[in-house]
Order: sequence, then structure tokens, then C-alpha cells
Amino acid sequence: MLKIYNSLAREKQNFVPITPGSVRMYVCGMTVYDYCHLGHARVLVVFDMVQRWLRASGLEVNYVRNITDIDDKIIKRAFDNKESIGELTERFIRCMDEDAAALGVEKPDHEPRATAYIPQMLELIRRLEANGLAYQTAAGDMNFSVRKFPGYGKLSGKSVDDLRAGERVDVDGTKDDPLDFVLWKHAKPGEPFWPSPWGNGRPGWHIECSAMGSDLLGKHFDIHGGGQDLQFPHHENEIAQSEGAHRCRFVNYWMHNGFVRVDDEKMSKSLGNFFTIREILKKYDPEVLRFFILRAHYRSPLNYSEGHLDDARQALSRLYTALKAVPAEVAPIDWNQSPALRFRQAMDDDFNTPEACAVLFELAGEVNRNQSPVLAGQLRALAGLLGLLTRDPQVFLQATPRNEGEISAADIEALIGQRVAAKQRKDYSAADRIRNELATAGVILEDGAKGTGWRRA
RNA sequence: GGCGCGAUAGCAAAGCGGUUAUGCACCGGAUUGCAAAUCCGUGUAGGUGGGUUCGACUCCCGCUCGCGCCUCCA
Repeated sequence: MLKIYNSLAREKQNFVPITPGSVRMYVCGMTVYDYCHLGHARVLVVFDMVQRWLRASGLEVNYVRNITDIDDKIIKRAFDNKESIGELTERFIRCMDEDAAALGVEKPDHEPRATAYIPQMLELIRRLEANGLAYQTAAGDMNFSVRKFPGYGKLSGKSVDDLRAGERVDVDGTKDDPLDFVLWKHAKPGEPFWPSPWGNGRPGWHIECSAMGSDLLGKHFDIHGGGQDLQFPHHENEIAQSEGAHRCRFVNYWMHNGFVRVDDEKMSKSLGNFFTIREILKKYDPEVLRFFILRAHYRSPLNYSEGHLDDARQALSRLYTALKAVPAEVAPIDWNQSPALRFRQAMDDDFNTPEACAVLFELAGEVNRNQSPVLAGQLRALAGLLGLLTRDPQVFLQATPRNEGEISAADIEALIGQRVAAKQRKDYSAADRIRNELATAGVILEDGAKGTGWRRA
């Protein structure tokens, strides 16, 4: 039985889908005005893993990950860059697709864009107005009346009276209450806008997810995920809007992944301490990054440093080394056998990927000891469920993501040829000199029964 | 001020009321021309003070420290 930690209940709960055998899941994706950073990588990889495990568990999954392609930051960035909003967002959507693909993230079933859902947003706002939860300000904005929605704060554990709106940011004087948030912003001169019953304007921050979620998955669906920083106010407001408009429960299970940190501080755009995915991929294999993310539990903080990535790379090499030594027999996973059983237990326990990885390493040890193609096959198949160990071991071990200036495979092979000749005439000092030369260039030689192999350190 | 989370061996990171987590690094041995890889062996880790218990890293309470949210953020 799959258990999921539900942020709404603050505890692990048995997962029971609304419709037996199928799952509807929505994850807050990117706002596309810049390159994806490591925090985005974590959401991408974590929910890709969740989606894969749900499917592996035999459930039919409808996975939606949205793209927010209209908001204040996008407008500002396009203006600063002197390009159109469309050009800007298209460009960064392409980059996001590239980054996600590199990390082995499968395409969601739907990737709706906010700008394609304006009518649905307007309909939601209309309902909220009809239900007495929305009002128009003197300035022309449509706002949500937080205090008129009972239960506001249930996701983030906040009580309306404890929220200190305006403590850190100036209060907008046109609101009825400082806690109210905007559903529809009236257009200022020069800003993009859509016509609406409340005048020309554009969507507020939260309404797009309520609209896309309910349009694609229904008013009530199973799982909603995203980064922990979205829990408040974004997800809290999504609940208020959706339940306020539809008058029914919005989401059963809320999942939030932990932050990526740098030097024990949250990695964020405002702190400026973020690393983009493509920046990291210049030095590290994308699978190393994926493994680095998955070897920690998704709810724990994940501290980033190159040292930790190096560590992850070594660990992943051990797995690939086992597969290199023993050809994996292609076979379905035997769920009755101990490794698979333990793997499933770990994953069913709120997606405990660190424990699942431990199973992988123990399996690798077995493979090394027994040289068993069957076990190697299980290792490969189980890891595949996490989107790991999908490549040729040789290709992984000889890959050169670190920098462009590295010695080429052809040069390495040539030197190995020379060394083999030296060894044949028992000129070991010449052989060792070549090995040391290669070692300096970051190449490790492995003399074996079948000849000399190599890999990058 | 309100709410919440965490503290595990050199580093990273899990489960678990009593039995080896796991990985990296380190050390000894096997293997190797020497290595690498692999295998075998070695680690009395669980912030601190109490309590519950036959027994606690694991449950309860206090304390200390760290972090997050209450503002845009994945």
C-alpha cells in the first residue's frame, strides 16, 4: 500500500485514488523568464520519479505540469530585454525542455500554458464573484476576500489573525483587507491585457493553476505538488479559489519537496545564490545530478556543493561498474524476490528513494560477487524505475562532461596501444609512465583478462 | 511575534524500541608485474538534560543550536 505524506494533514496517509486504478496529478511548473536552476531540477526530477512509481504500481496516471507564461516578472524581463513576451517565454520553454530531457525527466501528459486558459480563469472569477468571495477595487483589480473563505490557512497551518500582512511588504491600500490577494489585475498602459467583464487586465498569480487544474483534471483531483515555497501563499490561495468557486474539495493529497540549499541557506533567486542546471551540466553528467537528487528524500533539504556531486558521481560509478562487468539479462522485475520487494517497500513508504538506492547498491554487491546476469538485469530494471542506469555502462564511465579540453578517446586508445606493446616486452617502467601520463589526464586504466579498459576519474 | 521542520559516524544519508542501513573517503588482507576494479575484514554514530521501558538513536518532556514559512520564489 502506497503511503504519501500529505502536507494538508501533516502526516503520512494511505493513498486512495478518487477513481480506483487511476491518478490525477498536478504539479506547479516553471514561470518561464529565466533558465531553470537546481531548485527547478529538484521539482522536475522528484515528481518525475513520483509519476514513474505511480505508473510502475499499475496506476493509470494523468500528470499535468503547467507553464506560467504571463506574470509581472516575465513582463519586466521582456521589457528589459527589448523582446516580446512570446519570444522570451518560447526561448525559456525550449531551454527548460532541454534541461528536463537531459535529466531524464519524462514529458508530462499535459503542459498547459497559462495564456491559453484565460477564459477558464475568467469563468472561475465570475463564479467567485457570484459566490460573494470576490470584489472589485476602486483601482479596478478583482480581489479574493480571504476572510470570507472559511478554512483559509488549513494547508500552511496559518490562522488568518496571525498572518502579518504588511509587516515586510507595503500593504496595497485599495484592498478591503491586507490579506486579500488579486485574481485579475487591471491593465496599466503599455502592459499586455485581455478583455474581461471587469475591464482589460491580466491574471493574478494564483488563478492560472486553479483554472488549468480543474480544466484538465476536474474540480477535485488526487495529488497536487510543488516546491515547499509554494505552500504559502500560492497553494493556500489555489485552494481558496478553487473550493470557493466550485464549492467542493479541490485536492486530496498535497506534496511538497524540500529546498535545495547552498551553504545551508535556501537557494533562491532573491538571494542570488542559485546555480542553473545548464551551468552544472557543463561539469557533471546529467545522470549524476539526477542521482544526487534522488539519493536524498524528496522532503529533506538538499545541500548543494561540488564535493557532494563528486561523491554522487563515485557512487553512481560503482553501480555502472557492476553492470559493466556483468551483462544484464533483460527480464521483467521479479517482485517476489527480496531486492525488488525491499525496493517496493521503500518506494511505497512516501517515495523513500534513499532506501531504494541502498537496495540498488546491495544488489550491485551481489552482482559483483556472483557475476549473475539475472541479478544484473534486476538491478538495471529496478534502477530504471527511477530513471537511472539506463545507459551503456561504458558510455557513462568514459563520458566527458567535465570540460572540453580533455584527452580524446582516440588519443587514449593510442596510448593504451603503446603501453600494451611495452608490457609485452616487459618494459614496465615505460608502461607505468604511460599509465601515469593518462592518470594525470584523468584517465584510469584497468588491465583485465580481456585486455586493457579505461574510464575517466 | 505566530506557525513548522531538523540535529545520525570524517562527509552524505535512511530505516528501526532489542539483530550489518547504504554510498563516498580511510585502514588491513586477497587479487595484480605495479595498479585499477572487485572481493574479504575493520567503525561501539545518533546535539544535550531528564522520563517511560527488562531494553531507546528510535517513544515523551525540557534545553541548546540550525533552518524554513508568515513577501516574489521550485
